[in-house]
Amino acid sequence: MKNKISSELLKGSLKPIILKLLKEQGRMYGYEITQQVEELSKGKIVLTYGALYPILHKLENDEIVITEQEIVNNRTRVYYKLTPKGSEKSVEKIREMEAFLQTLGILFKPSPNVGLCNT
Amino acid sequence: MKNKISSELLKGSLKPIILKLLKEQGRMYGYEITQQVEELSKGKIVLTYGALYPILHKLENDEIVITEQEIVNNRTRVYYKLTPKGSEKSVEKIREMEAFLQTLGILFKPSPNVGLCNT
DNA sequence: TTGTAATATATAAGTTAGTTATATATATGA
DNA sequence: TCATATATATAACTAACTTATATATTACAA
Repeated sequence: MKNKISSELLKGSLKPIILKLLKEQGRMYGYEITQQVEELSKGKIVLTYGALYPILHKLENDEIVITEQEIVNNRTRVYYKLTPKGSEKSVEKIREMEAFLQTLGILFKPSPNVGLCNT
Repeated sequence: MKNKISSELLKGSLKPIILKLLKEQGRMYGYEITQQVEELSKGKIVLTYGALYPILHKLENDEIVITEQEIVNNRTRVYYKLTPKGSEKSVEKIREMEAFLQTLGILFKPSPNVGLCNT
């Protein structure tokens, strides 16, 4: 379980992933986000800092998130959390991602006799 | 069922989609590919010609596909099919896409008590 | 004690996969 | 005759990344 997912495929998914995490966890800092993404994806998704911080800055600029700075262990930590507007946007992006996954699922899983069910 | 999937999310998925179709259908021409993608995705994925043809030309240049030209109804049609090398590459790309979908599925579907089963 | 890895953020330069716009040409039906 | 469908092609642009670099503290091992 080590093969990373290629960055071409991941392109466009990073922002939704970040919004989803913020939606679920409420308050996170950048470094924490990269660690969680790596852990949750079992190492298959690695968010580089060169991608992460520009995305976070843009989200702040667009008033999707607000920041709080804290000094922890003498190091600066910037916490991000969704604004009300950002929370709505987040729901939208998550729905869009789910539609994307469902649609690609149809295209890539033509295996018959397999469906979703409650267990 | 009309909302198109955003091009940001789709970025990187178009090539795998094309390879998957060629793998399944054997021989297709460009216009046909766009129609099938639109139909299979219920209108949610629209492959523009500005994206399609450069991808097909690159696949040919990389010897992933070979072409056959035919005149149908006085119009030129360029058929594409996978080379043996392309067929291998295709399997690889399809596996990668499946891993991608599975991983994003984990991140975006934390709903419990729902699993895959045979019907 | 010295150096490496982990923690933490930031940004500039380059790549590339797409979009948008445009071009060409035939067939079909209103 | 005029719009729509069929069919391919490419040039110019955009944006989301990668790669590389920079800075600074903490923790741990040789």
